[in-house]
Amino acid sequence: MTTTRTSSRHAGLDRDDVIDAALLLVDEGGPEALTMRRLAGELGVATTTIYWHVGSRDDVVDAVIRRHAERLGRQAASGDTPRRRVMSVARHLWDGALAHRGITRLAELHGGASVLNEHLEVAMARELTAVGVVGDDARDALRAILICVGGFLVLALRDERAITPERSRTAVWSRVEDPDVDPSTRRALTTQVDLPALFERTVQAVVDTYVPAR
Amino acid sequence: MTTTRTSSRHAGLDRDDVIDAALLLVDEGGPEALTMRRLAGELGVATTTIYWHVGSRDDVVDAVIRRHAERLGRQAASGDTPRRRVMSVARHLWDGALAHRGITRLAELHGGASVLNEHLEVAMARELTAVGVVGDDARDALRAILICVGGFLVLALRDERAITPERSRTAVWSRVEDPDVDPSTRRALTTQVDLPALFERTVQAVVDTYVPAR
DNA sequence: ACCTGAACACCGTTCAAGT
DNA sequence: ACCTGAACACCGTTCAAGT
Repeated sequence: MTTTRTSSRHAGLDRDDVIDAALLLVDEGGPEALTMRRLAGELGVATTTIYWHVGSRDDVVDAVIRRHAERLGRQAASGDTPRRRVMSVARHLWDGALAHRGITRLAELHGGASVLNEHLEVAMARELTAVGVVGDDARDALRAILICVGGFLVLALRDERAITPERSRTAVWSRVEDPDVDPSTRRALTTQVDLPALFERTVQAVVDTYVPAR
Repeated sequence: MTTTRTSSRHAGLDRDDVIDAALLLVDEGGPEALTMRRLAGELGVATTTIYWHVGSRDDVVDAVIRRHAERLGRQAASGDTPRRRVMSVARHLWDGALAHRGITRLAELHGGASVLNEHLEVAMARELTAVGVVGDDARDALRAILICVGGFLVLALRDERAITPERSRTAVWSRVEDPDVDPSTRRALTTQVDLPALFERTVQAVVDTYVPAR
């Protein structure tokens, strides 16, 4: 309340205000909502002011991702076996991403998914170290698990966006006529899959492949 | 050569010409290259003509994906055990996607990845039927495998795009300082992973989880 | 039936200019 | 140091108009 409504030429903005507003826009309207003009409008300022405080749109996106990464905090792994602990980190990744879909999609489009999940990646590396999985083996394990989780996220986030019926997976399968595909399979493929359950079983399989039982 | 250079008001275009040109644009310049104005320019025609022959950009993208899906053709599965045959279909998916990165990325952005790989999905469903994996089990197997392959593709295609150094995975890890993470792990994480090998091992693990050995 | 031109409502970005 | 306005080069899309 120090400099509000002075109506001077100085808006009294700083970099953090801009990033906070950007984060809000993405949280509410997804990546598409984050345009320089809208962001400026939200702040009651000329578009070019954003360039002064933060930089180009790419810089804004980068800052938003980093800010959110901090906000996410570092959640601790839980479980009594290494596999369970690694699995719990994978679940945190999944949950965190779904809780903030807008930013997850933003990071995906921007190529900053790794920055976003830095803390969780470190947490996973820590668990791997604890079981003696280190060096190239740890890298392979980490990448494989993250790639798998990423695949699930892509699907989960895609399925919620309004997609024209003809483009949907189920619609594709309702058109397929192949005598070598069992009818029950074709029918099952037009129904929704239980994604959390599939996640659990599949990621667990990958974890088990790369993390020794004990 | 029938109606060339008549310089009449009729350009003599049809829907297929437009889609072919669009496909070429995407193959050469990626999804970003496919704009209505550039497409029209390539065809020597006014932008609005595209709307007459095909429709909106979304319709063009849809048509491009379908056309490419046909062009892909249906590759046969190979191998003497069910797991090997399913795995070979997964590899075809991977190879096909990398051979036409532009269209793969276009389909990813557009939510049409399933349409793109329709033939290969059917091929996989066929193999599953042959081993007696049908109904919900077949659906789960199919989805899990495709999700995993999709995760690998996202990473593979992301890594090639020019990404600012600070955003890259390796740069993130070079900054991490955690006493509970083995130094050799940290070092390994700043190096490039052997993606094809990781793909092989990881997807195989998922396949083994959902497809009986015999 | 096929195609154009002008126009509208958006983008990101630059740059000289103001206080 | 901080902020604005005008301008540029792009987008997708609509619509009345031409042949």
